[in-house]
Amino acid sequence: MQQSGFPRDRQQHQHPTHDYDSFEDDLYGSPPRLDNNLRGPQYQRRSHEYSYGEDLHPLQLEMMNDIRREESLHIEERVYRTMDPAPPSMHRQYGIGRGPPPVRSTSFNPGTLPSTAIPTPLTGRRSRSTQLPAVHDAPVQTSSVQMADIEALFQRVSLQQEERHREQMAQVSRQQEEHHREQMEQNQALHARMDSLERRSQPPVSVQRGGFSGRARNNSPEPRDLPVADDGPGTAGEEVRIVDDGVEADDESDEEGGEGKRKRKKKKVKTDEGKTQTAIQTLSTKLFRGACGVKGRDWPDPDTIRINPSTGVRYLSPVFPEDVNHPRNHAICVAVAAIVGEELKSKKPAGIPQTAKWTDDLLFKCAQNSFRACKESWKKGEKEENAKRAEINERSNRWYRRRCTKMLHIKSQLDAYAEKHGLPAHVMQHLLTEQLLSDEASGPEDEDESFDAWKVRMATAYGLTVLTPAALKKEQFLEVLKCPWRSDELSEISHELQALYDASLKTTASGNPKYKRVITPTQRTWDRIPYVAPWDFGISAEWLDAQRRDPASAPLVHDWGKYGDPEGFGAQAMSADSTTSDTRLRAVDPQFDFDGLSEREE
DNA sequence: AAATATAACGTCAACTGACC
DNA sequence: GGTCAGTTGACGTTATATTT
Repeated sequence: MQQSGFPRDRQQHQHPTHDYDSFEDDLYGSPPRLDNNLRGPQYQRRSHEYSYGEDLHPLQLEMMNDIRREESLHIEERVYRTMDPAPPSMHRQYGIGRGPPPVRSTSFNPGTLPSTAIPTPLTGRRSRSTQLPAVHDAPVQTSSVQMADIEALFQRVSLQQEERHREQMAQVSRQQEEHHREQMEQNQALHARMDSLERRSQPPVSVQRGGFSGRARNNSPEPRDLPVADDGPGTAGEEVRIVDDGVEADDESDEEGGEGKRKRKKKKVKTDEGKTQTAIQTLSTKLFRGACGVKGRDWPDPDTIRINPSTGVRYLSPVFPEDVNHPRNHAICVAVAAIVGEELKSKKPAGIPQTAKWTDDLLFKCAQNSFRACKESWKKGEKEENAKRAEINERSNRWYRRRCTKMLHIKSQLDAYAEKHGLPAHVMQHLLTEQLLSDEASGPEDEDESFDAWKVRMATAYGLTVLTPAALKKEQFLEVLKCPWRSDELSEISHELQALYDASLKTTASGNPKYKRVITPTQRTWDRIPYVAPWDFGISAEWLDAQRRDPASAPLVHDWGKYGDPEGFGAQAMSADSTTSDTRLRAVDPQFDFDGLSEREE
């Protein structure tokens, strides 16, 4: 697969050889990079199409230069040229410098020329006047240059066609996308059903009671720390996974001989080489942003000319609506690769050993990855919808991280809790996971309440009496969200463990915890359904009943309430017979019988 | 011409590490 | 310790190239 760990390694050495001079194509208004949707023969682009060389007509070159001067784009080109320390091999590889003859896909063909050389707008075709540079409107030259003009006209016609096609295809693509999304939503339930059937066709799973597994996707950050049976089969070894232990193993035996599309999820130990590559990637993105003069998501319009005040050099401006192979983006990647190369040569930044080796190809790929990473950040700032999605994603991530940290804290108090309540310590080890902890919000998380108002509310709930802004400035709160699925008993345990941890902190030099945890009187609830089913005693019976009646939730709680209780808790509270219960957490099984659901209502 | 393989992306979410 | 931006792996999609 991707041996080097770089997602794009399979792209091999087939970079389109846009070069710095490809900016001339921008000048011509050429759509230098074609969408995937535009890969018909008429749009086929050859590696040399967007570079021009010595065999262009001198007047064409002259015109290009004139335009370049007029458009001030020479500044940009100068930036790229001055940034180009690429060795000859890089030039060959990436097409920097003079390339093969400039043959466009829409290459000059007298047979297809319009009957007139006068550049009139074509019927039914959108004018590109705002995008086409003046060269297209240049007056008819003498006969010695008419061919160049004709070619320019032809290019213009071709480009109009290309643009029109692109727009049409983009529209079709958008419609298809929407349709696809709708279908996906409609079919989600069906997919779950099919998954269920597929899984059921597998041999019976010999999961020990309490086998810990997740849903189709491994969502646990700590696969190795998951509770495992002391003597259970299939739990030892390097590749401990939580994904449907038994089921997945069977899947693999069936599938790995085939196309092997579902790869076994291994915890990979990074080699030194891998670490170096990661460090170079990090450096690349840092320098990419540096060369662009952008931090965060505030990517400016690519047409805005920005100059680095300290160096006087124009900042690079990627064209994010286009992809990485757009000539300008390509040139930026080449330039950034060169900058990274220089940086690596002049001084080895942290994390990159003196003996580190790299290739121009690697640096280029890193620069491409950096482009994509930056494009992601651009996207987040670009559209409200994207920003919203990103915000939700970030919040989920933040909460997930908090739960992980909380779990880490709680773990240190399990023995103390067991001792305090006379419970078996080994049961405590398998009582909770990150999934079974409540989420904690560090702000209002919705638009109806300001952060300050939220803070006052938290302070009040916490019992603080001085609520002035000055007094609250230093305070930080976490609003503990209610888990509707959790029983009071399990919530109590979780809260007590947290309290034990907080108490333990007060005895150390690190002092009080940063946050004050608040459970408000009108406790906010959060409807995340854990991937892991708690023991029965930890489930809110009313909630579970309600979920089972909800087709959307029913698959997620399919196995909830089926595992009984561990020793010392719930129904087993008075029993000392640990053999009747398992000490491991049970997994949620996404299996769901749609046919049976309606009849089987409980 | 149909089937298959491959390139070149894109998306998602778990995870990492730098910075505050 | 907490947050945020970035990385990474898995997987999906589409068009093109090659094989049958």
